[in-house]
Amino acid sequence: MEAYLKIKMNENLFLRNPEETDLGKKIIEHAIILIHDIGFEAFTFKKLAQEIGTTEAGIYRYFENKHLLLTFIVDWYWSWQEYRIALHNINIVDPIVKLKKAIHILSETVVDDVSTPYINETLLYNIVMSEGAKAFLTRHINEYNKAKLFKPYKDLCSRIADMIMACNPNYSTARSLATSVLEMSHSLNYYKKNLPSLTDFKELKDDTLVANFIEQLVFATINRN
Amino acid sequence: MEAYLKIKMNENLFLRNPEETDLGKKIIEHAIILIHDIGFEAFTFKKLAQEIGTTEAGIYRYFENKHLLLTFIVDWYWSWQEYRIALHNINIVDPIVKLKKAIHILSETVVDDVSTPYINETLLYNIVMSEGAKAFLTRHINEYNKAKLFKPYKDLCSRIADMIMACNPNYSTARSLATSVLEMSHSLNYYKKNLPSLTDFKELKDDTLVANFIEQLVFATINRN
DNA sequence: TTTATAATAATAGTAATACTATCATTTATT
DNA sequence: AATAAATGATAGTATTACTATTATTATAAA
Repeated sequence: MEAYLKIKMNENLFLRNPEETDLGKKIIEHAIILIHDIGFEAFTFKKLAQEIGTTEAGIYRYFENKHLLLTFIVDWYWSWQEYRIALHNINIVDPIVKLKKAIHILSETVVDDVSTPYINETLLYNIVMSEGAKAFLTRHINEYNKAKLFKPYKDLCSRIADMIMACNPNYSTARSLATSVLEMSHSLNYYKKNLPSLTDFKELKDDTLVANFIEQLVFATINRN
Repeated sequence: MEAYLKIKMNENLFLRNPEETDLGKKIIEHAIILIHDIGFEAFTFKKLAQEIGTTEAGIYRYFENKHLLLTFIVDWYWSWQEYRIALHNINIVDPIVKLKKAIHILSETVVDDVSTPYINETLLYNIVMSEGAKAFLTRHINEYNKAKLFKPYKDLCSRIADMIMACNPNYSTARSLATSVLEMSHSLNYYKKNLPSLTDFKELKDDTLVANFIEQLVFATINRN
């Protein structure tokens, strides 16, 4: 059996849905590779067009600008993480086990998901770690928020908050804690890699260090109340 | 008595020290105002030059590019926060009170510091909240790190980590927790303002909500071990 | 007080970026 | 076979992120 994962994306992200044409899929695939390789600032539609043998104007037919393309792939990433968490929690009853699993999924390096042919999740994970915040830190935040462009992140935050509440219904700031988990899971990995003195983690290859730190922090916090 | 605060800045940040000339001070003063008004992406040296009645080339004599100017003011901000924390902790002995005070200083809205004539701390606080991460999320992170451009942030992180250790010498991941405190203090305030559903804080004006959340999280975490 | 020197102003120029517009051609659909 | 939709090719524009040059003014040393 071969099964493919298709995530429905918000229509406000694009002018033409990239997941419905060959060119569109190529745009997503190579945008991820190129942003990963040269960084979001240096990334331009012209360079991307050259990579995939089309023209700048061709890409502009799909995306209004490069920031919305970044938002598209970041949104995709958060939706995919929510899906993964749901998948891994099937048949698990204990809310503590569920929450721990979610924390580990969010904080540990991902491997490529074969059910998504034109998306390399390992590269995408690295992009979100080092550029993901830029999707939120925009002057257009209100406009984007009205257009529901942050829904995947908010949905994931809600899901984590629900898990927290399931562990302790009396804990009153579950959303803030959920948001903190999401932020820490990437920023601590980014610092571990780039500015390790901001963390306590010397074993670069040990993937569980950040996850264990967050796990311990979360359970200490919610069991206090 | 009139006393002025002067923070010594890393020489790798600039070509000519802006704090030593009138034009330089104007550059800093109006860069903060302009970045606050239009955002870092829309901010250009040309616009800044127009604001202060000089030319683009004039500003390039002080700063190599706008990213280094941002790094300058962000570095200044973190140095200033470290100074404030030190100041407010004078004569306090209890490490718990010290740490709590630091958390509140970091998480609550700042008021303008009159001992720094050409820097508006309130605007600067807002810039660091909404653009500060961009100083760290750069392709040049290794190069910048070697040039010690992240020293103010790292120093502050160390100081908070020391405070955590003073509260509980057995807690093993004080640096990661300190970094998390710094990140949360801004990101939660940013979300509280812009995407409040990612937090639990509805009272926009209540400044202690984020601080109390972090305080509770930190002490629960370090008292667990 | 002249002289050197350092800082600034004025102007010009360039390659790259972030788009928009037009029209011809290919591919898919009815 | 006709029609529409998607793509390719090309051109053009305003702005950005710089660099370079030369003239002018302010400051400080001789």
